[in-house]
Parts: sequence; C-alpha cells; structure tokens
Amino acid sequence: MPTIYDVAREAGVSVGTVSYVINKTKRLRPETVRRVEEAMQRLSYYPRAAAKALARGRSNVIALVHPINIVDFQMLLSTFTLAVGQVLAETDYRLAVMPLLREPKADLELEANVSARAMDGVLLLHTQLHDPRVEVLRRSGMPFVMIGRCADNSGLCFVDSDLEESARVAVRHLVELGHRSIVLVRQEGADSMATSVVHRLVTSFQAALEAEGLRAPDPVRAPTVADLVQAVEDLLRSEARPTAIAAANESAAMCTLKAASRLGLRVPQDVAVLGFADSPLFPLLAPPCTAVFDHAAELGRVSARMLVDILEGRELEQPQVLLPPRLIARESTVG
Amino acid sequence: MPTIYDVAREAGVSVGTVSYVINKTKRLRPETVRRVEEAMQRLSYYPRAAAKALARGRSNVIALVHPINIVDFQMLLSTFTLAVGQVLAETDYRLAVMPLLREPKADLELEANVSARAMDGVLLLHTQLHDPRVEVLRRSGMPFVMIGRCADNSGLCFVDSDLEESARVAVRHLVELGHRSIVLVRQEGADSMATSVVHRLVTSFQAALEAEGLRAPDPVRAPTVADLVQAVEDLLRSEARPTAIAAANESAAMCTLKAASRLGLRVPQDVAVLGFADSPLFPLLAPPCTAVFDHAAELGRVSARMLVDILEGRELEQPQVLLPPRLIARESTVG
DNA sequence: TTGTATGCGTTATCAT
DNA sequence: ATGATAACGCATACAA
Repeated sequence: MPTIYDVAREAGVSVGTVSYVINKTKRLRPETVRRVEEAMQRLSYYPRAAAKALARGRSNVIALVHPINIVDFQMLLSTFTLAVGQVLAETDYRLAVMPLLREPKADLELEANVSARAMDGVLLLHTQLHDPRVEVLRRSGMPFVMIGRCADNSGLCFVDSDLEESARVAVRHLVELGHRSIVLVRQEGADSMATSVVHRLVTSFQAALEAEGLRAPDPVRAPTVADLVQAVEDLLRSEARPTAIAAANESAAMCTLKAASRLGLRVPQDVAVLGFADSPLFPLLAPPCTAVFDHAAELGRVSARMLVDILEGRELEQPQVLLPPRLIARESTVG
Repeated sequence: MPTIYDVAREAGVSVGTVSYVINKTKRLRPETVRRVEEAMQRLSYYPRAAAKALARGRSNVIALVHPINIVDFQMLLSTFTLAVGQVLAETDYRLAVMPLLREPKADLELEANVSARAMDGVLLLHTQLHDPRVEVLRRSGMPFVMIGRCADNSGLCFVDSDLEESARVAVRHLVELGHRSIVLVRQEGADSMATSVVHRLVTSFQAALEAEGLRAPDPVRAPTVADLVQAVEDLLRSEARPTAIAAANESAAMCTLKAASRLGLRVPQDVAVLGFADSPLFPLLAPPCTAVFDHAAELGRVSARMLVDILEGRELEQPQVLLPPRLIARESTVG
C-alpha cells in the first residue's frame, strides 16, 4: 500500500504539498498540482481513513443509530436512510448505519463506539422518553440529533413529528366523515425501545378524541401479529363495534384490514381504517390505506442537515423542530 | 480526552503495560492489572478507534454494502442485518451498514471506502451477474463475501439461494395443486442493480415450467406499483387468465393480491398466488401468502461466519454455499 | 515490564 | 507566494 511519502517521492515534492493537494488546503502552482495528481494516479494512492482520522481528530463519519429488533417493519428506515444519504452526499461525511441489537447490551455497544470516537456525530432513531442512549451520548459530549424526543429535551436537538397534532388531524378526519366511535389499535412489542413513541401517540390520540367530545376507549393491543388480528376481530364482532379504527403502525394497520376482511366487512363502509406512520406499503393495501404523518424523508433531511450544521460549527436556526402532520386520504376512509 | 500515556502515568506503569491489559495480550501480575484498570476507570479512558486502527493496520469493521434505491421493500435487509449482527456480536468485529445511493456514483463511493481501508471486509448484498462493485473489491484485495453471485465466480466466495431449485419447488407446488396455467409477475425497477437477480429467477422459472411440460408465457412486468396492478388486472380479465400467479418479490405479490381483490376474484379458488422472497409481510396479507426461499436470516448467518473465517485466516469449509429453497404453504395457494 | 520504533497523514513553522 | 521540515496524534509490538 503506497503512502503519502511514496507519492511525494514519485512527484518530486514533499508530503506537505501532497496533503495540500489532497485537501485543497492551500493554493499551489497548477503544474505542481498536476504532478502530484498524476503520481497519485500512477501509484493508485488513497489516503488511509484511520491515519486521516487520527491526524485530524475526527472520522468524518456520521452514525445512524437504530434498534433493530423493533416490531415495526422498518419501512421508515429505508426512506429515512435514503434521505439522510442524499444530504450527506453533498458533504464530506460518510454514513454508517449502526443497528443496535439486544436491548440490554445495546447501550454498551453504543457507548463503546461513542467512547472510541468511531464517529463524529449521531442520528438517533426511535428516541424514547427516558432513553439510556441519550444519557450515553450526553455524557460523552458526542454531537447528536434525536429523531423523536425525550421527556426532558433541554439543551438537546431533535426533529420530531408533531404527534399531538397528528392525532388531532386523524381524529378530525374521521369525525368529519361522520365517525363517532373510534378505537386505536396497536401492536405491543416485547421491545421497550419501540413502545414509548407509541405510548405518546396513544396519549395524544385519547386526548384528541376527548377534545372532540367522543369517548376514548382503551386501545386494543396484542403482542403478536396473530393475536392482534384476533383481538381486532373480537372488537369488530362485539356490540361496541367502532365505525373507525386507527392503527398505530404498519403492522397494526395490516392486522386490522385482515381482521375486517376475514369477517367480510367492507372497508370503509362497514369500518374505516387509518394508519399512522409513513409507509410505501399503505397505497398497496386492499384497500389503499389512509395515512397520517408520512414524512420519513423529511425527518431524514432535516436531522441530517442539523447534525452537519452542528459539526461544522454553524449556527442552528432551530435546534428543535416539529414537523406538522400531513394526512393522505385513501380509500380505507374515503371510499 | 485521556490517552494511553495518561493512564500509564496514573497507574505508574508504561504504555506497553496498559496496552497489554487492554488487549489481554500478555499475562501480567494481577496487582498491575488492577492498578491499570483502576486508572482507566478514574480517567474514564477509552482507546481511540482511529489510533487502534492505524496501529494494527485494521479497523475491525465489517461493512454491509447494499443498494438503497431498489424496488423491493428491504424487508430482507432487516432480517438479514439482525442475523449478521448476532454473529458479529460474538466476535470483535463491529457492523457498519453502508447504503450506496445513486447508481452511477455508487461504485465510486464504494471504491473510496474500500481504498481508504475503512473496513476489513465486506458483505455484498444484491450481487448482480456483472457487478462493477465486485471488480472494485477484487482489484483492491478487500476480503468479501457476496450474497448472490456473478456470472463468473471463480475464486470468489458467495452464499446464495438456489434460485433454480426455488423455481422448480414453486412450480411443482402449483402443479401438484392442479394448476396448468401459471404466469410470473414482477415489478421492474428503473434500477439495474435489482434486476439481474430477478432476471435469473425469471429464467429459472420459465425453465421449470417447461420441465413440467407447461407453457412458459412471458412474465407480466411494469415499472411502478400502479402499473403493475393494472397489468395484472388486465391479465386476470383476459381470455388467457392463468389459474396461478407467481410473484417475483413482495411488491409484486401485493400488487397481484390487490388486482385479484379488485376484480372480486377469490384467492386461491379463482387464482392462486405464490411469492418469492422472504418477508414478514407475507403472513399478514389477505390471504396469507405462500412463499418460497425464505432464509434471509440464514444467508446472514452463513455469510457473516464465512467472512469472519476469512478475516481470521481460518480454512473455509465451503467458499461457495447454495441454500436449498424452502416452501411455506399458506392460504394463498392451499386455501 | 519497559522503552521505543512504527504506522500515516495533518499542520504549524521555517526557508526560499 | 511556494515548498520543505518536523512535531503531533495514539496505540501496538518488539527488543531489551
């Protein structure tokens, strides 16, 4: 493997000059630049990432940290990742997605990477209200932007969906369609990481129902897909059968549609279905499913830009951003 | 940030000793070990990843390289990633998922990372028959394991599904159920990266049909979800309406089910549907969809173990592994 | 156990 | 205004 010294010798210049050419740190005589570039070409030289990172004190890597064992389908993740990648493509930062595996060891794994300064900054997905990962990041002084937020966000940066407003928008949409009996359905993972964002949604949703003067029944929940389908079927067969169901995530929406179809109920005539979360699946469902708060891509763009601004020492216009919900009405509610 | 020198001073030993304690490279007097460990604790010292990488000549990072803009839903990716992560958790290697963005620049991006020696080895997802990324990896001497394979695999390591056998298994399943008229449906992305694996499937499928003495009509294809639904609807309304449809991936399966439901056709009585690919979605569809070749997790496990073996200099039992297909019969074919 | 050379770029300082 | 030189960052590994 050729080093910068080999290149310097080959080009007949000093290593400093080569470095300046690589990093465009100084203006050099075009002739010199050409010689150096040709030498690099000939030797097929490429600066070692580790050496660069050690010398500069930073790695130019941004880590996207997310739990891998969550119940949601991670459709959000690919949309989000794509958006982040597109922002970073115009910067010097490289993206490394860092899936954290088992819950108990997850924090240690993050702590190891953070303490080793394996990255310059972190995008933290699925932030929960009391998130041990946030403590790790905070203590270490690692710059980070949360997607979602904690109970106490003072001094922290985040980009989040406005869940409260999302719930209101959803409820209002259903109420305007004449629904008065609405139930929320959610899959309850064994995984605490995923739950707390859902918990916030549940709370907001109940509040939104009450604000419209409607009853706010307990949400239907089940740990597995099969159980959830069964639970929704039971609900739809009960006397208290709601006329509309809101699903907290993709899998809940699919379970709901499935339960309805099993019972021979028509959607939306017999029961309307609305899903939270952004998912490319929703338009493909039968019927296409109305969705609220689909801006995974925007969460990605905004959070990535924010983190880059922090790392570049630029002033942040807004360290805490709430994205307004959007409702995409499809056939599962509006026929 | 404390360095190994600070720790050495604090513990009253030399840096070498500290290094030995960290890496358990040598046996030291327990008393010394204790002193060093306490010093590290007090200073909350953690070795810098970049320094370590520079000194050792390797990063202990394994990169999972995959295209991000493929049409498939990347359900495979999360299952696969989880499995890889579980294998690596028992090793010293960390996992960095590296999504490659835009097609034309993807190779350059990979080349930059590879040349910079940002990782020790690569797991290459969605390998295509003529894959420029393979050339990049090959030229650079970077150890890698392909998931999928190329046209010429001599000297290369891969783990792949046995697509030919998968196609036979699928066709046989449908034939045994009495189907004689079977059509393959696929979504055709703008993205060439995704197509060639599908292309192999198409070829195998046609061959399997002919081996059973059946006609092998051209596959139905369309670039977008909406178009594909339309195309399947047209097919199902035509005189040549097949009694069974095989879908090349998740989105094609969902499009097919949707087209059937729109036309009021019952699945599987009026038309049977079978999907290729592994997806946690399949059981959730209405009806639950029969699937062939669902071993994303095993692909992950086997390829990760293989790469670690290569990196550790262990002898490979089998550098080229074909996983036999599995068929999971669900209601979309067996009612 | 210790001392020290080594790996590889970056950047401040000095020389032309 | 350019270019050369040397110190620096941090952990590893070998010789003593």
